[in-house]
Amino acid sequence: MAGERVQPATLSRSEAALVASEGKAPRTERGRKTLRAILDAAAIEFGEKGFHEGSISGITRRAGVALGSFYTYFDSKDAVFRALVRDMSDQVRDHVAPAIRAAPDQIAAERAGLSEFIAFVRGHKEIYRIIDEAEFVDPESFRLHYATTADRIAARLKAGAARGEIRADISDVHAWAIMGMNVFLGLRYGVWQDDVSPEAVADSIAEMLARGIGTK
Amino acid sequence: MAGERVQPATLSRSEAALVASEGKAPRTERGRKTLRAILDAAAIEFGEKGFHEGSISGITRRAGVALGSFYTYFDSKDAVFRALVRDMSDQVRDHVAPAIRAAPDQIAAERAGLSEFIAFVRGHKEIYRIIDEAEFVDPESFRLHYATTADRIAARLKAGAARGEIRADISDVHAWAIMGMNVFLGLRYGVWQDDVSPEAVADSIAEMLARGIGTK
Amino acid sequence: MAGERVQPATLSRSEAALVASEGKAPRTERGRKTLRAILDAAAIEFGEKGFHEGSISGITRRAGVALGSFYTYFDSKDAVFRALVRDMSDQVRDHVAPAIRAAPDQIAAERAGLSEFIAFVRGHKEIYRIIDEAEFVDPESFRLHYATTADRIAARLKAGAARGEIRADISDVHAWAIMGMNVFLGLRYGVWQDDVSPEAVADSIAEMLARGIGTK
Amino acid sequence: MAGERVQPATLSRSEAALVASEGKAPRTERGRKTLRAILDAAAIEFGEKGFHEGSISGITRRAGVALGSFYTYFDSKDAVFRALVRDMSDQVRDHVAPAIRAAPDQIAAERAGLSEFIAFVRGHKEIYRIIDEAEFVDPESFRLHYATTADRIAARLKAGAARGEIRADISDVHAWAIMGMNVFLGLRYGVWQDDVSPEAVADSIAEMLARGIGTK
DNA sequence: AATGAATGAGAATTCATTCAT
DNA sequence: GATGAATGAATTCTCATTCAT
Repeated sequence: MAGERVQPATLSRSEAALVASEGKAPRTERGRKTLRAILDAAAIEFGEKGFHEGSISGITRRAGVALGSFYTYFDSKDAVFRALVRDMSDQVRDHVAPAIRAAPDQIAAERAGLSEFIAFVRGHKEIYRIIDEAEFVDPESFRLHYATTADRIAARLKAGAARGEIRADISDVHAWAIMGMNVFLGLRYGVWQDDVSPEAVADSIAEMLARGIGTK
Repeated sequence: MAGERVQPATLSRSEAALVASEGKAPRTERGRKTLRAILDAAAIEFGEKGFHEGSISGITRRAGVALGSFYTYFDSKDAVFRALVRDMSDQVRDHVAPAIRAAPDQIAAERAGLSEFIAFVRGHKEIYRIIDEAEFVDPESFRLHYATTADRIAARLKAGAARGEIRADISDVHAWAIMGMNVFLGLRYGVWQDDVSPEAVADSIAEMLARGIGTK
Repeated sequence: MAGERVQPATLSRSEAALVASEGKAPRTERGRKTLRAILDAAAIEFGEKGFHEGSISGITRRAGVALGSFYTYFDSKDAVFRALVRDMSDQVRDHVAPAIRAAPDQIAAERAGLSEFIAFVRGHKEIYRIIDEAEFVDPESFRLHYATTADRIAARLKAGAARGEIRADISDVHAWAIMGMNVFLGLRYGVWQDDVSPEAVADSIAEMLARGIGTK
Repeated sequence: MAGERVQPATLSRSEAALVASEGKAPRTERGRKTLRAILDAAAIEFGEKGFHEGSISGITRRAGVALGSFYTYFDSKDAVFRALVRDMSDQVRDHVAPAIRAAPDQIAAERAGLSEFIAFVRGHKEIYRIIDEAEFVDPESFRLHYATTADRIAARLKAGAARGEIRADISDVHAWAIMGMNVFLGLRYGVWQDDVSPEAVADSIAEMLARGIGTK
């Protein structure tokens, strides 16, 4: 988990925006690289040690830059963390979205979403430490992440209902339930153990959902 | 959330055991009261501020005892936290168990369990901060709590299946899914907002489960 | 070193005096035993851990009495330590004196003194930790111990000179030199290693002294 | 004693090595100065108050730097102390060595060594507090200091014996004896009182040694 | 932009000593 | 006399942040 590259080596548009929102966009190519190095290092540091145990000096050491350079790009420890949470949140969404869109119907979409999610998590185990710790470090990000995710699911279900693939009486409650299932299944079968394949897990759940909220 | 009594005013047997496991059981009545005060104060302090922002001096101030008295009963900040996690975990279980046992069938049991859980959480909002933060402070407790809870659910489902109330093909995956649903529904409808009643939430889910894993 | 009884099980006259000088002589038999237990425990505790690392609670735990009981017999941590230093100092003197007195001449006396000293130290290794630490804890005791010891040696040498066994030009300088030799030889061949017997060490030194300050 | 300069104002090679061994060598000139100031201040603080009574804040106050700066250069209170013991130990050796080397024969060398030692000690009275307290704070340094010193003396005596200036039957025992004499004579005539000149003390001892272990 | 030294507020922890029972 | 809980001053160590070079 620790060693893996968490993000591409250059800043994408949305990442630049994200960083800019914390106030300090790099102007030169050299600066861009330093920022990238710091961001990657922060994901590793916080993923390994958590926010409170992780340190700025740990980040800069990993990034191979001087301590002071950190403050060229971020205003505070909280700021990198916030940027990271948003970044991770976006990554999950971006990674899972295509499979969901490609699914033939809504139940299949949920199966694909869960399966992809678990698979993604296996390659990014730090994601739980980072997003969950936001509950304590930056509750706003935490709420935003889950509220947004639940909304997305609710919207999907609604659309599925409109298409007649999902029972009409589903609601936000179901969206939150599905999100909760996914999160814990990701923790259990993605982060903690991989004794069951993502597909097998997703199949079980999809079957339950098909009967539970599907229209047959 | 902060002001509520989290535990009874005397140490029950299991609480005594719990504390003793951290090493320093009181030998006099006076000591018993002080320990109780510290434990209650710790639940409030950590519930309000979280583990890292909470302080020993905050705990002893709330408990109305001297700073040093804390160390008469606990070896460290981590130690109270561990004791607290275990305590909260036990409380949830103890609170929810009777309703589950009293239910006529397995689906009704899950409904009752969720409903009670949300209701309990509304009166103990600090429970999320404490148990979830264990992921970072004392991962072992965290794992233990969720692994134990999932096992308990799995055992219930298995028993239900044996009685023919639950489909035979359910597995641990379903137990983790149900736990995840419950946790997030508790967060959304217990801690964050109470725009929907626990019963209504539980009804929706129970219906889905009845179709999804029930035998009709 | 730790387990050995450092003093007899009852208080001798001088010990009683010594303790009384710290202010709190026991009145009952029960009290006498408790005091004895505390004194023994203190020698072990300080011998093992040193003054600063040693603790009152460590002493009372070893003595098998309650923490508070310590203050029934001593006014402070310093007070036991002072009592102990004086006690150890007296013990060395009392142990070594007979052999010195019994020696046929002054050089033989020095040999006997050194030999006995090393032997004694082997059975009471804590003596160095306690007496030497007095330099930092209670400098007065430390000075007193060494000044007294040096004086005693000087007096012996003078008497020897008067009897014609020792050169007439010896002085305090020689007394301090002899004491220094003895102390370091005790440390090296008594406490640290016992690869050479006390007698062999004493023989070497006696020979040197015979030529160096003896009259042949 | 407290105010005297204990070490030169810049870091010598060996000092740099010594400090580096504790892990944090300065990289800039400014850093070098700060480290020097801390080291000097520590010698004064510990010399005056001893290790346990001395405090980090006392050191940084004397050094005129912020409390935290201490930790830029040392990992702990123990670490400075260790560095200091090693430093003092080296200083004594370096100070005394030239006089020993310049002496015409081995007995003269011992006289010169003792004389210089006492003189040095008069100007660095803190040396005893620091080296002796190592027995309790960092026994390894303590052992090392004395074992090394004794070895050095033994080697000198052996060389003297090879040249026929010293009797052939001298051994480690004599080396330890001589070291012990020197240490206590330094304490008595260097630190405690200066009623006898270093030369006079050294003359007395040299005469004793000439007869005792010399070949005439 | 980069560097790394300096800063100091903040918190956990220890333990001698007191005292009510 | 004995007990052990309570007290709180004192200290070490951490680390985010600032700033001079």
